[in-house]
Amino acid sequence: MTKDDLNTEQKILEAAKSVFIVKGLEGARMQEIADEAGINKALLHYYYRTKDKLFEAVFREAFYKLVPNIVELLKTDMPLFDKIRHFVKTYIDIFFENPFIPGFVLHELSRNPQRIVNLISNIGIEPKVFADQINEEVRLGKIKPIDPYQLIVNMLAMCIFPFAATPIIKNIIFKSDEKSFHQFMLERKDEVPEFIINSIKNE
Amino acid sequence: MTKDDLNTEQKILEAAKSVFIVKGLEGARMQEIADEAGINKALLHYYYRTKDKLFEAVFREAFYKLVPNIVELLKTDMPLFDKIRHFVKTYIDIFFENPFIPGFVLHELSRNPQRIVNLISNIGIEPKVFADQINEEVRLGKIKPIDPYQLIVNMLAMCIFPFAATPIIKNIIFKSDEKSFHQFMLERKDEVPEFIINSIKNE
DNA sequence: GTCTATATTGTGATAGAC
DNA sequence: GTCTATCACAATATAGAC
Repeated sequence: MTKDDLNTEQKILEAAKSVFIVKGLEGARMQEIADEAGINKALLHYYYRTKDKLFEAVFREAFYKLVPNIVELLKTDMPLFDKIRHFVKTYIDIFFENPFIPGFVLHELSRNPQRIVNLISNIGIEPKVFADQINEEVRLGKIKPIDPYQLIVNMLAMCIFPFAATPIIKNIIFKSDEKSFHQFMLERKDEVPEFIINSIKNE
Repeated sequence: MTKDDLNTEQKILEAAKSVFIVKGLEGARMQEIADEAGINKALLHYYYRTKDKLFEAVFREAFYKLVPNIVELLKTDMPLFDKIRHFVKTYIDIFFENPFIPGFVLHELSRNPQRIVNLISNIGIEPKVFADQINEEVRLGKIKPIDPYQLIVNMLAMCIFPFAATPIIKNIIFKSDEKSFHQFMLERKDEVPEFIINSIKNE
């Protein structure tokens, strides 16, 4: 299904995604979105009255990609180590498909933290179930003592950060060599879970 | 030394920092910077001809805070584990002082990756010395086998990410409770180094 | 060096024909 | 629904007096 098969409203949303996610709310231009969608500015306002409304639609989708869905995985009854491996791999795969999402969402959230509250009230993000599982494993002596939220944040950090910091890593470490950078990022799907598990497992 | 003791050029730069770092290049307004500096717009252009020039001055300082200096520490001959502890604590302390720096630099770099090249050509950032030290420790069997660059990126991720993602962490995990969030971030100065060392040390 | 006033351009949004 | 033309205002930048 190519872009021409979409109806106008969908075409606009797709164009808006591609522009907003790279340039941000304030960096994006309605003209550029119109060009990208192959229509004119007036039509943008016909479907989405204002720039802000169009942005909201884009942001919501991006945020859902970054945070929930994947969070569901943390509630299953999979064994802890398997869950960590699965979570990290799935998450990193999402960013391979959408490499600009992390930087986009982080930036727009820090520009307008209130948006988070609005988004989260609809959806129930609840890391407590996963935290409980970690605490239980600690209690049973299966893993080393650790604050579950420290572990969760570390996990998120190692998944998300490299995509938000892509230019700096690519340039400084890999001297702009696209191929070895890509290889490096691929390897993280295995390296990161092992790094985490090594840190918490008891001998 | 209060703000009034600074000369005009310094006052402008301080004002520009405080505005650009929170709002970004495209979100910042020259009027707001002028107000913050206690002068008018015309004077901004007298000292720094354009918004872009003023931004460059701010960005350079912020980037230097995020990346070098601290990198020097990685070249000393301190033992590896001490070095990791020292690096993480110092780095996190910098962000406690400048919590908006991570998000600002990451965003502006991804908006304009070329800037990195310009900045780095002046300064020599060389992670290889630290990578060599890690490789040597692996060879001696003192730590588990690991790609040094994976380790470095993990370390940076765990230091930088929580500051770039502050609103999301604060809201979702700590339900906007400022105090327990702050405590959590403080604890990372000890938790993160131990997390890393636990992962790589050989029994 | 510093100000007020103004020029100039960019950009979101609307009117109105088809 | 879609277009062209245009409005209205915001924002960077400059001119020129003091």
